[in-house]
Amino acid sequence: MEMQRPRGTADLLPGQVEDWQRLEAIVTKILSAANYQEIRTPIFEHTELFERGVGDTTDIVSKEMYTFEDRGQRSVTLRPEGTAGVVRAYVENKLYGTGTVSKLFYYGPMFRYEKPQKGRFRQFHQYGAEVLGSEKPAIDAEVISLSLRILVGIGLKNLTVELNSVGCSVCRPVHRALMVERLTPHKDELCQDCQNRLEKNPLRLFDCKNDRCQAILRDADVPYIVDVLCDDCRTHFDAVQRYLKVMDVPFRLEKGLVRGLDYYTRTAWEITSPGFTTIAAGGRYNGLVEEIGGPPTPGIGFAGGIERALWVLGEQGGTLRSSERLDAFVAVADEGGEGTAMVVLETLRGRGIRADRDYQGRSLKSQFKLADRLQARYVVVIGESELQSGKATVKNLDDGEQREIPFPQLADEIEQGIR
RNA sequence: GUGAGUGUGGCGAAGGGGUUAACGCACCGGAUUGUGGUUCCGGCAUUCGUGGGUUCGAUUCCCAUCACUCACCCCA
Repeated sequence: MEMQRPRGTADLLPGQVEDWQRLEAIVTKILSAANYQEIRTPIFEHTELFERGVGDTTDIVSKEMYTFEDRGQRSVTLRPEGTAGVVRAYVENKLYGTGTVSKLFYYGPMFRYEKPQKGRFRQFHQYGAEVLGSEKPAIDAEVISLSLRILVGIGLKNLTVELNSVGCSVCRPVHRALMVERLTPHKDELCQDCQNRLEKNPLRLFDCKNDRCQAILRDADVPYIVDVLCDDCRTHFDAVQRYLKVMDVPFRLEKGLVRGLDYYTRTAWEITSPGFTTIAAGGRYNGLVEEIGGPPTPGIGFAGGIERALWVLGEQGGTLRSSERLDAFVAVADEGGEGTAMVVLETLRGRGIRADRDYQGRSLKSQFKLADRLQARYVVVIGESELQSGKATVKNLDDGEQREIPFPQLADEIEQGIR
């Protein structure tokens, strides 16, 4: 039987890889300009890190983790997201000891045991940024701005930043209790999913697409959390919005927005484009560092899906690829030209000129066809007669002009021609 | 995890229980002597995801399995 790749994984073929490289270059450039530095953490971590960090009631931890026992009977897990690992590294390496704000970014594969569909894989890739050590609303605004700037930089259109605040350890429990109190009497009327949500994460009720559930929510007069924030959260959130406006970062208040991970506090946002799922998302996580064993340290970050960004880009007709032409194609006219052709190739390549030849024994005519397909600028023909005259036959495929150039000047001429 | 659909050459796609599995694109070769496009000619699936079953006979029917797609859950 033919070998197949594991479900939900993908091969990145030549051509696609170029998009990825360019995307990563854009991310690096934008984040570097804001003084963020790259960090690389392991692709797998102790299972406990995610159970504690991401939260064991979340779907990610409860049913989507790639967890294994290694040969030392330790339970390890392929990381399902990037934040937990970065925060762990921050704590373990005592980066908080620098006394400054840590601004970090990363790329890499993430793993979630899910049923694959469009824009959803078991191994997928994210870029992301994390800022540890500041709870200033201004940093929220900076991070949100950057998360959008990257997508714009990649070339995506019709982007929307959906913004919300999900409160903190002070106001969220109060709101949660209120929801449970008002909705429990109507529990039986809710859809099965919402009944579960009521127990696990009542905030999610706002996400339900079921009209009946939404009606019940209205009738029960259940407030959105953003409308009942404690004073500190209110003040913080107002400031974030104020800065965003000043910075001219467009956003839309989305009171029903909830993020899936337990660690989010206060600011939460998602970036979407009509007709697609979320492309990037982020939020503040003020309790996470402490949860993982570090000193109380506020944090905020976001992650973007590389496959998703590239998918949307492709659907919108964009690409990061530029047509890569071949500078010179060396055509071998006969056996006698073989050796010299190799010498010429070495010379051209040594100068950084992109050059190639045929290795399948094609006829000269076919070699020209191949050169045409590779969009070569020049074809250098080498055979017995060229060796006799000491001049290579060089044809410019763009204008069809053909000349004889002495071998010693060949590389110079081509170098000039491709500029 | 739940529900539904799909699976034919590199790609797109027709077909249908029975001697040689359409077609298009791509690809390869040729159209007299060492040259690209177009056109023309020729070539290119012992085989219809995989395994099993029904049958005289299956790629066409059934079952299983794998993969993909869509919706839900959830999410980047």
